[in-house]
Parts: sequence; C-alpha cells; structure tokens
Amino acid sequence: MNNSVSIKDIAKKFKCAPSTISRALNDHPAINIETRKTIQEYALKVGYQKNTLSLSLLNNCSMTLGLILPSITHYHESSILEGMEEILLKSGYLLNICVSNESHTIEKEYIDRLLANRVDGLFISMAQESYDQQLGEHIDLVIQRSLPVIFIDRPNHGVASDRVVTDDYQGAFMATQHLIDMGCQRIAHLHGPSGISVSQQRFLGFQDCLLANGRQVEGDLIQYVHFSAESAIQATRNLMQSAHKPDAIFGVNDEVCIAAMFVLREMGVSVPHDVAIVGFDDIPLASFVHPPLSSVSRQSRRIGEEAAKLFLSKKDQKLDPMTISLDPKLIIRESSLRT
Amino acid sequence: MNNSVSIKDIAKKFKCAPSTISRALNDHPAINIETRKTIQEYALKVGYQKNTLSLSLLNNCSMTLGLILPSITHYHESSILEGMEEILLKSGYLLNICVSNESHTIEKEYIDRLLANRVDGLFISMAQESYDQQLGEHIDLVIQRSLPVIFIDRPNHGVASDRVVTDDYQGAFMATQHLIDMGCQRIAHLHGPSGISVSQQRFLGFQDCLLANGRQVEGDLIQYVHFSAESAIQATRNLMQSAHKPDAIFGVNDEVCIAAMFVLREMGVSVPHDVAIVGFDDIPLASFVHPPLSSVSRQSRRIGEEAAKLFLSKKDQKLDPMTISLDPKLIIRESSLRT
DNA sequence: GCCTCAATTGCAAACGTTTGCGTAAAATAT
DNA sequence: ATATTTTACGCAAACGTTTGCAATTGAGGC
Repeated sequence: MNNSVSIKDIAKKFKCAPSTISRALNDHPAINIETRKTIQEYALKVGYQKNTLSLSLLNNCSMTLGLILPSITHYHESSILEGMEEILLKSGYLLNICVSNESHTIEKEYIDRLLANRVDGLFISMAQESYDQQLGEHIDLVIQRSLPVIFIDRPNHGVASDRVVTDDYQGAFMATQHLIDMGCQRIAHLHGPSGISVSQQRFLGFQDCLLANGRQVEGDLIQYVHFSAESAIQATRNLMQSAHKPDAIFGVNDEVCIAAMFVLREMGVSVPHDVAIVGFDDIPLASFVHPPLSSVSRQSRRIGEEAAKLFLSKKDQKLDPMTISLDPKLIIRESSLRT
Repeated sequence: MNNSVSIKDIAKKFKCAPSTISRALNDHPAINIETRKTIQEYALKVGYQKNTLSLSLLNNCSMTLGLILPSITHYHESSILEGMEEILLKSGYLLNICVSNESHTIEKEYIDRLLANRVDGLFISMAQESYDQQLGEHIDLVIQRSLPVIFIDRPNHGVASDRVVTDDYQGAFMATQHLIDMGCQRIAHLHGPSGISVSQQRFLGFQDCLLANGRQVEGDLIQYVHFSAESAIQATRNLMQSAHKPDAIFGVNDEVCIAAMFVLREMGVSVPHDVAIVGFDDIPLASFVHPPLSSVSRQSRRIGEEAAKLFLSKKDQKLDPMTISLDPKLIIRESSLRT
C-alpha cells in the first residue's frame, strides 16, 4: 500500500547506520564526501522523501498553521487566504483551512483537530455563534497553551489578543461622509448580521458620522441583512416602501448593494440621481456593474499578508499582543456621484 | 514554551505505565472502571490533548489531505473548497490548502511539502504552467507511490486518473444552442486562456454546436481573455469594432460577461436586443446585474463534495480510475432572452 | 613500535502513542 | 488447600528522524 522509503531502508541497502544516512542526506561534513554523493544519488533514485512527521514529533514544531474562517466564498475571505499563502510559502509552512460555517460546534471541533495535529499557530475569524454567545473559552484554552493565536477581522471578546483588522469604523465613516458631501439627506443603512464585529463597527462609523454632521440615525432607515445579495432584496423594498424614503444607501458589503441596485432599477429609481449608493469590500466586479459601485476597499489580501507576517515575528521574539489595523480606502465611482 | 501534557506526564503522576493511561483514555475494558474515570477526569482537568502526529507516524495515516488550486478567489474554486470541507469534516480529516498561482514551480514545492507531511491524499487542479508544458511527472510520481490523487476540473495529460469535472463541453454546447434558438446569427466567444482544459472544452462545445447547426466558427468572432473581468474589456471592444459585429457573446465565465456588458452599455449596445449574452459558472451576482446574466451552472460545491466522497470510497476499496462528470445546467435569464 | 590526531561511522536516546504479550494478584472452582 | 480462571496492569517494540557522544580506523610523527 505504502511505497515510501525510509532512512532505515536506505541504511540496510548500504549496510550502515541510519544516522549515517541522515547525515549524508543533510550534507554533514563528518561524512565522506563520496559516501555522501552515493547516498544522495541513491535517495534521489528511489524517491526518498523526508518524513516531516517524525521531526515534528521530535522538535515539537510541525511547520503547519491553522486558519479558521466562517466561510470562504466571499472575495474578502479568499483574498485573505491568498495573501497568507504568499507569505507562508516562502517560510516553509503549510496551512490547514477550516470553514466553520458560523457554527460554534464546528469551530470547536476544528480547533480540537488542529491542536491534536500540533499546529504551530492559529488564525481565526470567529464564528458568529461563538461571538454572539461570547463563547470564547475554547480559544482562550488555546492561548493558554502559549500557542500563537491571531484574530482576523473579528476580535475575541475582552481578552487582549493579536489582531489584524481593517478599520471598519473609519471606512464606514468615510463612506457616510462622502454621501453627505454629495448632498444626500436621508441615508439608509443595510446593516449586517448583528453580533458580528464587522457589522457593528460599520454601523457605529455610519452613526457617528451622522451625529458629527448634526444628524440622527432614523430607525426606519436601518434594515438588517445577511452578507448575501438575496437578503438585501426585501430589505431594499422595505426601505423604498416606507413613507420616509432614503436618497442614499450605505450597505454593509458590495453584494447587498448590487442587489439593492437591482431592486431600485426594478422600481424605476435612478442611481445615483434618486438614490446614491456606497458599498464595502470593493469586490472586483464593483467596477463593472451599472452604475459602477462606489465602495470602501479594505485591502483584503494585505490582511492575510500582515497576519502571516505577524505570526512569523511573534515566533521569533516574544511580543505583547498587538492590533494591526489597516486603513480602508474609499473608491468613488458613479453609484454615489451626484453632480 | 510548550505547555502540552503527554501520556507519559500523566503516567508519572499516577505512578503507572503509559500504556495504562493510553488504555484508560481510550476506555479499554481491561482497565478498572474507576481507574479509568479518575484518569479521564485528570486528563480533562489538565487539558490533555492527544498528539496525532505520533499516531500518524505509527499508523502511516495522517488524516490530512492536500488541495492544490491555481487560485481561490473565484466563486467556483472557493465553493469547491466548501463542499469538500463539509464532507471531510464528518470523516475527521483536515485539509491543507495550497494556492499555486498557476506556477509550476510553486506547485512542485507544495507537492513536496504535502508528501513530506504524509498527506493521505491529494486533490489537484493543475497549474496552467504545468498543464501547458505537459509537466506532469511530479504528479505521476505521487500516483506511483499509490497515494490517491484526484484531479479537479483540469485532468492530467494522458494518464488514467481519478477526476471530478463538470461537462464543460456539454455546458458550452447548451449555451450556444440556446443562443442559436434565440435567433442569434453571429455568435462570438470570449475564449479562456489556451492550454487550460476548461477553456478548450468550452470552445469545443461552442464550435461543435455551431457545426451541428450548419455554421462555422469565424476567426474574428473569437477573442482570448483571462478569467478576470479586466481582461474582457479590450476583447469586447475588439469584437464590436470589427466589421463583422456579433449579435451574441458566449463567455468563458461570468466575470468576463459582466465586463462585456459593461463595455456594451458604454457603446450604447442593448443587451439582449442587439447582443445576447450567456456566461459560465452562475456566480451569485449573475442574477443581480443588469440585465440578469444567463449562465451555465456547474455545481461547484458538488464538485468538492464528490471529490471528497470519491477519496473516501477509494480509501476503503481498491477502485479503478474513474471520472465523475457533473451535468451543467443552463440558467436562462434576461441577458439572452429575445422575444 | 608507540602515541597522537584526524577522519569516519555507529550507538542510543528522544519525541508520543498504541498494542500484543507476559505477569502478578485476586477471585473462583474443584 | 490446590488448580484454574479472571482481573488489572507493565514491558517493550514500533513509527522515522536527529544528534551528542563513543568507537573504530588509518595516517603521521617520534
């Protein structure tokens, strides 16, 4: 069944000790240069491949990391993964990917498996269930074992921890201010799932910007959605059917905004003339929908890169918990441009 | 640095042999029921976590699989991953994710690492570089070690192997036939990167459908693009600036079609009236662009599920190489509906 | 011929866990 | 009281690799 050849096998062929083979393959100078070459050539020929598992066991270091995400199908999440991969590739690590599907149970299960496999570190964006119910003990346990844990996007409650995030608050503030600058009077918000940090921060930035401009958040201009386009359909209809129609919408992400634009078009409402729109994430298609969607870019790929770099530096030296907050950029396109 | 407690540590506390602890934790009946409980409670208290690495070494089975993809940011790829995860979660496996970025060098490097970590199986969608240059030896080597390898989307050249794919040919045929049925006379194709199976199959389906309807592929109606929206901008302009303008476009994926619609709108060309459009993949946003995009759905998530299931069944019993081909579904929306 | 030194290679332990087999003690049967 | 079974646990090997230390060999100096 398994054809893999071990150092012991090679040792038998050469009638010598495994230690000699090991040294020869690692080019140890104590081994005769010709012996080395012969052994190396033979190893190549028979396709010897080092078994890292034994080393992991010996050195207590598996060169493997874990990444737990609530989902992976959104551009933001998969970009994080790609950024992370790019850095880790150079450093010799492998990445275990785990999709929690926002479930606390699954998240716990994955953490168990990752710990059992002795990953050297853990990147995690907490499941909504864990976050809502403040179920962080399973993660605290990990941290207590002095295993590096780096939070992505969604922080752990209370506990000081390493984090890489975009400043969602600032991004939302910028987006809202832009809509105000465009002369919008009644700015609605498609609010993400409650309990999730990202939703909360974006709402807060939205709210504080209104207050800073001497306005109030009006309850009937807030509609809750999930992160999917579908969920924004009814929400947008609700907004437009109320007595107090909005003349702008700030959405929790681009998908819900594109869905909103779809509904507005159906209703004969013009974007940006009647309703201006700004989204969040700046997905690649944002430039190509009609009208092109203004959006807050959160440098998704860089989040992954920075998280990976943070792990690498924490591995080398003991550092206090830190938060890396990336600046969002407002990309203005037609959907919010009023002349 | 490492706080993890081992069976040996527990054995010392209880002044007994490690084997006793092992058996107690595994609820072996040979161990006194009360001893068992005491040990189990203690293990729980000190947070004992089984070290799977030692077992992997012992049993030659790591309960870890590898997934190598050219990229992960497209909906199709991340959906495959999610489908795979769902099945593997139940079976106790972990998944190592590797993004080759279409590079042969990186792909080889990742395969090396995965082999060194003794993954129990490998899912791979070959990098374009490997595919173009017929560089498959690194993968053949893996198969020779009787390590299960399952190809996703892009098959290995020649060699009989396990595959899970969508029938791209059939999907393209259906899409083209639909455009013909809608009365389109000059159907253009935004052709994906050459050398990639997916591009080739879709072109072949397109071509054969034209032939089956007594038509020919016309060279100036074929434009090459990458899988990104950006790459379709110029390609679409080229199509529309030629003397022989198309009245329909079949695109290699939805992104290029949405970009094409963007260009057509700029040029004042009406979709579907002047140009009908059908894409491929049926990404979630396809329903929400204007006009809603007709597209061939390829059940991305199911590809991942079937691949995972195929691995599980191959693990249990020796099976001949097989190809699982999933039927594509044509989803007709406004972008191709001519009345 | 003896001592020293360098050049090579081997030995054994270690990482954490499981498991077949052996063994001691206790319980039961005769 | 002896023989037999049952109960409960320990021993040691195994997985593959590295590494400090010991050991062997040969050459060279005297």
